[in-house]
Formats: sequence, C-alpha cells, structure tokens
Amino acid sequence: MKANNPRFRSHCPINVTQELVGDRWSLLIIRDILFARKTHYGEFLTSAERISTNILADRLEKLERHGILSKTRETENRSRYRYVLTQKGQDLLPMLLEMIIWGARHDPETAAPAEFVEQLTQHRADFMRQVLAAVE
Amino acid sequence: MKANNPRFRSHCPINVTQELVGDRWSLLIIRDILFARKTHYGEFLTSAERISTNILADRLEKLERHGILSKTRETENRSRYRYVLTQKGQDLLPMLLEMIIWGARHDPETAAPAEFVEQLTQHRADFMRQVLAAVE
DNA sequence: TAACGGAACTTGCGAAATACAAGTGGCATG
DNA sequence: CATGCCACTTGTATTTCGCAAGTTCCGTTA
Repeated sequence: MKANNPRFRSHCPINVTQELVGDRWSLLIIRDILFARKTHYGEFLTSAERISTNILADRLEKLERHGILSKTRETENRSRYRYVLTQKGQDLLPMLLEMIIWGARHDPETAAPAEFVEQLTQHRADFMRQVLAAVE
Repeated sequence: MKANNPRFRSHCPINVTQELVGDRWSLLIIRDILFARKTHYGEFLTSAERISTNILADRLEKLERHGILSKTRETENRSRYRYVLTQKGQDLLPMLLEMIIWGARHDPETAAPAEFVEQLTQHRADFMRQVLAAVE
C-alpha cells in the first residue's frame, strides 16, 4: 500500500534525503558497503554499532525497495545473497564524505585517521573514484 | 548524567554525525536557520513538516547541549529567545548541500528549483558564503 | 496593578519504532 | 540424511514519537 506510494512529509530535498536514509542504521549499512566492502547479511551484523537482525532485515528491504541497493543470489553458493549499491546508492558518497569530515573535526575521540580525512579532502575526486571502483 | 558524557555506539565519524544530527528533526531545524533564516521557537513550529512542540523543545536543548546552536535572550523583547548556529553548526552546511543535491536528483517531485540546485553545484563556494553571511 | 496576550515551553497518554532473545527455513557438504 | 551455515522471522519488553492540552514567563494595555 505505501510500498509503491511513499508519502513524504514534504518534498524539500533535505527532508526527502532524511526520510529515505536518515534513520539510525541505513547510512551505516551503506558505509559498510562502500568503505569496508561488505556485501553479505552476516557481515553487516558484525559492525561495531551492533545492529539487531530484525532491524537489519527491515532496512535492507527498505533500501532495496527505494532503489538504493539491489540484492542478488550468488552463483557459487545459492543460499547466499549479495547486496550491492545502485547508482542512486553510490550517489550518496559525497554526503558520506561530508559526514566523515564533520564527524572527524568535531569528535575529539574520532576513529578517523588524520591522513584518511586529509586524503578525501585534498583529493576528493580521486578518492571517490577509488572507493567506487572497489565496490564494482 | 549522560549530558556531559555522551557515549557513542562507535567513534566512526559517520556514526557520530548520525547520532548527533541524524534524528528525524535536527537537520530540518538547521535547514530552517540556514535557508529560511528562522531564529525563533514559534517559527520552527510553522515549517511544512509540522514538528510537534515537545520534540522541538527537546531537539533545541540537545543541539544547544552539543554546541551546534546557541540560545540567547533578545534584548528588545526579553520574553523571546534567539537561536543561532555556532561554528560547529555552520560546518554542517556542506553536508546539507549534498543532501539537497541527492534529494533533488532522486525525487521526481522535488520542491527544489533547478536553478537553485545549479547555483549550489556550479558556484558552491560563493553560494556557501552567501548563505552564511545571511545568518550572521 | 490587574487583566490580557503571546512566546516558549511542559505534561500526559496512546501509537509506533527499537532492542534483545529465540526460533525457522533454504541450501550445501560429508 | 544429518549437520551447519546463512538469511531471515517472531515475540516481547523498552524506548521514542506524535498529538492535545496545560503552564510559565514576560511585556503591554487599561
């Protein structure tokens, strides 16, 4: 019912982005795909923030339904699924980079290595190409 | 108790940013300050997404506690408060711009005028200066 | 100085989202 | 055909959220 007809609080682009990926978990899943090259359900469960399994299932379904990622069976092991970002999902990378920059700057205990942040601020285009090349 | 000692799920910068401003409302408040030049409690209540008053009070307190905005009494009318962004809050602008770009690109019903999006993509530095100059 | 009004919250309660623990079903391997 | 791994699903307690109504502080008007 609401699957094919999502109603947004407003069509302000900030609000739409917030509603689609602004929950507590979606961006962490996308982060794992982009920066940790995770592709399987079980891998997402092992991240430091400890997502619970029912929430993970729900978010993966939601992200797939919104065209942000796609799910395919593996050919080698047909009991396994592979989650990969669509173009729409990859387009979130610039926003994630800004989140990294802000979080690293304002969290005194940040886990982001300074050279990593420097790399993505000084050579952003190259950095993005590298990240996206790695998830193909 | 938790006021002075926030414990994050992790110190991944993406996660920290998500935990500080990734709830359903905080970024809309910051958007209103930056792009609609709102500064008063009552103005935030009138935005299209209809935040409820107890949630607004909670978010303003939280954003102030985390140093993202500051609250001052007005000198003219001392029953009124003024909410303004700190440097830390202003530093969220680049992320908001990426949210605008993504939301505008992927929402077919986006409310963002094409020329507005073009302006902030083609002349980002100037655009940011203008926005920040207006909230001083 | 007492009444009024507006701005900024606070309180109460039902509804929804989330966390945690346990259980289920499909597929490959021995 | 038993075992195990992987990807979920189910149940339930806790937390957060949304909506409506009430309260407090302060300046204004009479």
